[in-house]
Parts: sequence; structure tokens; C-alpha cells
Amino acid sequence: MSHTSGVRQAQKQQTRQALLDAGLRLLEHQNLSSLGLRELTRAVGVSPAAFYRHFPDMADLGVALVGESLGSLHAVIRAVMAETTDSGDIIDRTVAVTERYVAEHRPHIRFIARERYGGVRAVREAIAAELHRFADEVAVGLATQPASAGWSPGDLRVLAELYVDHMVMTAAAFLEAEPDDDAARRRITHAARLRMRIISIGRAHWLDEQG
Amino acid sequence: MSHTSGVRQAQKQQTRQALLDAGLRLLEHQNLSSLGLRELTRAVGVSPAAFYRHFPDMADLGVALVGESLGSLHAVIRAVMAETTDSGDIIDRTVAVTERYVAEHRPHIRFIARERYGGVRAVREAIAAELHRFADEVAVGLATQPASAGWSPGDLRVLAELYVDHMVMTAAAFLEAEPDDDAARRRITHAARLRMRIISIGRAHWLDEQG
DNA sequence: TCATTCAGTAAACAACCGTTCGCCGACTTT
DNA sequence: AAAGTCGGCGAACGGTTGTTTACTGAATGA
Repeated sequence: MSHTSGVRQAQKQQTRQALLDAGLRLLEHQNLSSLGLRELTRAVGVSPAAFYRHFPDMADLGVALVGESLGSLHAVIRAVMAETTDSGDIIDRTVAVTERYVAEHRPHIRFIARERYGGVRAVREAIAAELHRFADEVAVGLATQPASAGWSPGDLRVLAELYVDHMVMTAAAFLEAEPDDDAARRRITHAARLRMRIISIGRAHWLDEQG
Repeated sequence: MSHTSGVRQAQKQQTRQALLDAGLRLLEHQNLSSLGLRELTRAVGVSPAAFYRHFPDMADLGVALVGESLGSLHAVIRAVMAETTDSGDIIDRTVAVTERYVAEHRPHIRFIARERYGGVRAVREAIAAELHRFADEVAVGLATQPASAGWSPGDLRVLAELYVDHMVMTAAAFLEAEPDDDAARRRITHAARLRMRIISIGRAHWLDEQG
């Protein structure tokens, strides 16, 4: 029988986390496909062979980083979607939440942007799967709104994906600006709000134009 | 005095192009930051030292690839913008042109998507500069349209960037689908058109909502 | 208490890396 | 025809890479 906790497991988790942390730090300036195993273990302060006690290869560490980066975002998204204020207020909230999440998880989000179309298939697919789940959640949230009356499920799904893609786009914009460049951050916030308003207005008048 | 043409220059250009071609091929399955110099010269069939006759380092080859990938797109974009049909027809044209360009320059576009937020700063900046120019051109095109009356230059610029980002988004979607998966291609085309229509409708009603 | 498990180690492996050097030979200029 | 230019080559440089091996010693379970 294996215990779920214990000194053994805790210590193992600790170096595993150290590998993830050091990896994330090193990946701020390079791609996963060029991150060396020895380079990583050297940064952590363990022997190269120790790596294999935790991950079969680098791609696997990358997949773990995807989970760590986007796992906590699901709750955030559902929380924002739950506020069915339905007015323009939710737009400001969405943009503000995005800005805050990027600020607090900058290396994680950088990693996601960098590897979304990167050279490691397993990581690309893991990211795509997470974004797919995001779109699912947004689609569910949209479906409950009165403004979605008359929309086909397929078109609603497209709209949900547009919102998710827009969130990624906005996050990437915040990434490109220096963290302390307030002017740039305000410019990005303004642009993001404007884009979301345009999309929302288009959504509201979509059915009229169809007639 | 240096001749612009001649056997010498032509032969040099030839191996330079061979380096770019082989690089693009190798970069279909990895990132620029992990592409080895020897790996590249081996694929071309020249000695490692020959590389330095054409590029100071790999980042420089990457920048050259950016130019090769996006250079010919400016003319395409301006051509599409010039068709001021102003109706929903231009949307179908835009999506069709995007699909065609991706199909005909698949490795180039993959390279752009992969390195847009990649680990090589010089390449990231080169791509950002090109996309900035695209937005400039779209903004100029939009300004001439009657539908842009009453729009501030700043907001018009945001709209232009939204269109460019949307084009990139659509191109990436075509990339992710297999080239011969007609069903997927049709799905992506449908979604892209729907998104563009939503944005266009939002644009048309933007000024009403402001009052 | 004693046997077992297992995360981490040190060492060795062959293979590969980017870069520099002097040299060659075909093209180009005078 | 002679002198100069220069793209490409082969060889060598020190250093790094991922992976396997047998091992140690502390946490574990009986």
C-alpha cells in the first residue's frame, strides 16, 4: 500500500517543483525545444540523472508546466462568466482580470504564448486542449445569457472561441509591454475594451442583420 | 566598384537561398533557438564554416526568413483593401485570400506563428514590426471607407489591429488543420467569416451606442 | 529491529556543438 | 595575362549534450 503523504513523497514533490520552477525561469529567454536537461538540473542543483526520477523527458515537463500555468484560470473564467451583469461592466472586469492574471503569472503566460505554436507537439496539444476547455466554459456561460436567444449552438461556440482568442491576444499584448510601463498598460487596456465592445455590439445586432 | 550581378554573386545567392530553404524545412518540426548550425549546413550539403559567409548567426537567418515570409503579403493586403466593395463580399474575399496564402506558404506561416513569441528577440521584433506595418496599411484602407466617418484615428487604429490579429488567428487555425482535411478547412472558413461579420456589424453600430 | 524501497549521486559513454584557422581555386578586376 | 577578391573547405579547438550504470543512504513497512 502506498501512502499519499510522508516525508518521502514531500521531498520528491519538492525537487519536482524545483525543476518546474527553474524550468519556467529558464524558459523566459528560450524555447522548450532548446532547454537542455543538464542546463536545467544544473540550475536546480541536482544531478542530471535525477531528472528522470520525475519526468521521462523534457516534453513531459512542458506538459506539466501547461497544467500549472492554465489550471487555475478555469476557476477565474467561470467566476467572471457567473457575474451576469450583462452590461459593459463585465467587459471592464474581464480586461482587468486578464491584466491582473498576466501580471501575477507573467512567466507562466509567457511560456504558454511561446509554446502554443512551438516545436514540441505534446505541449502544443496540451495547450490546445486547455484553450478548448476554456471555450467550452465560455460557451456554457454565454448560453445562459438572454442575449444569446436565437443563436445556434455552433455559432455560439464560434463566439465563445472568439472571446477566448481575444483574451489570449490581450494577454500577449500585456506580455509584450514592460511590466512597469503604465502608459503602455493603459493603452492595451483601452484597446482591449474597445475590441470587446465592438464584438459585443456585433453580437447584439447579429440577428437583426440576418433577416 | 561592385557589380550587382555576375557569376560570383549569383552563386552566393544560390547557397544563401539554399540555407534559407533548408532552414525553413527544418523549422517545421522545431524552434529557431534549437536549430543547430551544423544541422543546417549538413542539410544543405556545405561545410559549417560556409554559413558565416552569409549570416553572422542563426538569429540573422531568422530575420531574413521573416522578410521572406511576410514581404509578399503587403501587396496582397493592399490589393484586398483596395476592393472597397464595402459589403460582406470583401469578408469572403479576405478569408479566401488568407486560406490561399497559408496553403501556398505553409512553412513560412508556420515559422511566423512559431517565432512570433519565440525565444529569439531579434526575430520577435522583426515579426512585430511587419505586423505593425500591416496594421498601418489596413488603417489607411479603413480611413478611406465611408463607414469610418466619425471614428477617431486612435480607435480606427485599434480596429485595424483587430483585423490584423484576426487574420493571424485565422491563419493559425488553418495551420493546425491538416492541409487535405476539407471538412476542417470549411469549418475554419465558416468561423472566420462569422467572426468578421460580427466585428463589421459592431463597427457599423459603434457610433450609435456612443451617444 | 531488520529488510526493503527509492530519490539522488558520481562517473563514464559516444556523439555533437559553435567557432576559428589557413588554404584552395574559381571568378573578377586591372 | 597578372594580381586580387572571396565563397567554400577540411581540420582542429575546447566544451557541451542526453543517457546509462552501479552505488549510497535515508525514509519506510513488517
